[in-house]
Amino acid sequence: MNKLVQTGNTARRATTERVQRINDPDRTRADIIAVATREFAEKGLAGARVDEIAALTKTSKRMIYYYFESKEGLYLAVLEECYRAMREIESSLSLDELAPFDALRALVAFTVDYQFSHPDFIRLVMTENIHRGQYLATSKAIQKLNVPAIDGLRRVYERGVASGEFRPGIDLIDLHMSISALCVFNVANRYTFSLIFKRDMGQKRWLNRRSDEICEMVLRFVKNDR
Amino acid sequence: MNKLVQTGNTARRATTERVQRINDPDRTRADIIAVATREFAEKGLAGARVDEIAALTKTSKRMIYYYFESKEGLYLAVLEECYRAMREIESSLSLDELAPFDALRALVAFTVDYQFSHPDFIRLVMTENIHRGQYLATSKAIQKLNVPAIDGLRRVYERGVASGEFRPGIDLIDLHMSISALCVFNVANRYTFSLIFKRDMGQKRWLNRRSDEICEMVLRFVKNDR
DNA sequence: CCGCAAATGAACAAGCTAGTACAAACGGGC
DNA sequence: GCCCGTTTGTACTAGCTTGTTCATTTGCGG
Repeated sequence: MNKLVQTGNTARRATTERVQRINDPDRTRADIIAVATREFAEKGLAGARVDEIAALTKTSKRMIYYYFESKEGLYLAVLEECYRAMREIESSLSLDELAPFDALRALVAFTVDYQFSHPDFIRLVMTENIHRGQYLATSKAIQKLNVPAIDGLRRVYERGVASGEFRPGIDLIDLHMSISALCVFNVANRYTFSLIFKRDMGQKRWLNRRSDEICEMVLRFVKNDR
Repeated sequence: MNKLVQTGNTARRATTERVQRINDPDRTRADIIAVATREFAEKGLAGARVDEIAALTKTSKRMIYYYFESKEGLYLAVLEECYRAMREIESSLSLDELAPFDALRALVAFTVDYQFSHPDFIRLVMTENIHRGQYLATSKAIQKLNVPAIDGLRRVYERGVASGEFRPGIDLIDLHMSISALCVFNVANRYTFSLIFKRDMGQKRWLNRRSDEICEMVLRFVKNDR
């Protein structure tokens, strides 16, 4: 007997109904952040409701304030986690074995795909920009994991220039911005653009064609046309 | 005597202090919408406060509900007006006298500039996308002024293809989307991107360089490289 | 000069929302 | 075994927010 049935952080003894608790602060925090991410991404900072987040959590509103102090505190934690996850994925891409054009194409195609399948992240960034970056500006965690973000791109570009395939003189941050801009738009402006131009930008088939187009644009931009 | 001093919709007789009213519903509506545009652009739909909008208006909260029925009604009116103004400006651009490359460059440079100096419009569109376009979808006014939006671009592109300067086969909506994406990003992601990559994207000098880069990217994309 | 649309202003109602107080107990590392 | 950090749960508060009500007045086209 004494079967332990996991229901999130708590487990019940089937026989006695007495609640057995498992202390796991990391998991509790992660659970809250996961739920809050969805809510903030869905409704923005002002539109999200702490009660709603609490209800969807395995724990209670008490714990939200226990760990994050305020709605804004929770929002910032969500934002930091979102950037951290982005960078982690980005840095896991290995492009060094591919020829410059193939590597750049892979990088762009990956970015398109990744952002499309993680709309929450982009929606959070949109929300933060509506707030003029005021919360991100207070974050210490963000300042650290910033510039290495374009290391992958840098290596590819430098190899391309060295081989003569890419034209030199392109500013890397500019290039990164152009790629980001083209990729982010698919998610960020999906609804208004779909409505006005009657394209379903949520379809995977559409995205694949769009991905090719974006790759083409980036590759033509860097291509050395002596 | 009897000097009329305009203070918005009302005018006072300096001598008697008696208030003389001027009935001008168009102007009242326009005033409310102008204030509401700033507020919604600044704080989003959920973050904006009707009381705040009313206070900044020349009229009262009563009139907001008199004309727009609800906060959402006002928001939709703001959104419609914002799109209408965008299209109006876009269609005022005359590119037909320029050679294809120059015309396209002018179109792109204009778009960069216009969006940069009208951030409210882009911020509203961001907000509407956070709401998954649900308000724009209910609008009848929007459905009408949509596709002609790319007529200017179409004419330029077709001339370029005819003269052999542009490569054929490019989808116009795709091209429009790419231009939009590159331009919108400057405004939409200005704060987070500036923070992470330590560039002040609010500076005019930066924008000019960025504008050149975007033009370059678009021109290289359409250029016929037989 | 009549009647309707436009406007005024302040106070109120009802519901919502972030955050707290209270009261109690458990888990696990040391 | 002790203690601190973790957890549970509810009820509450104080302030905010949308939208309404009431009581009135004015402008203006026909």
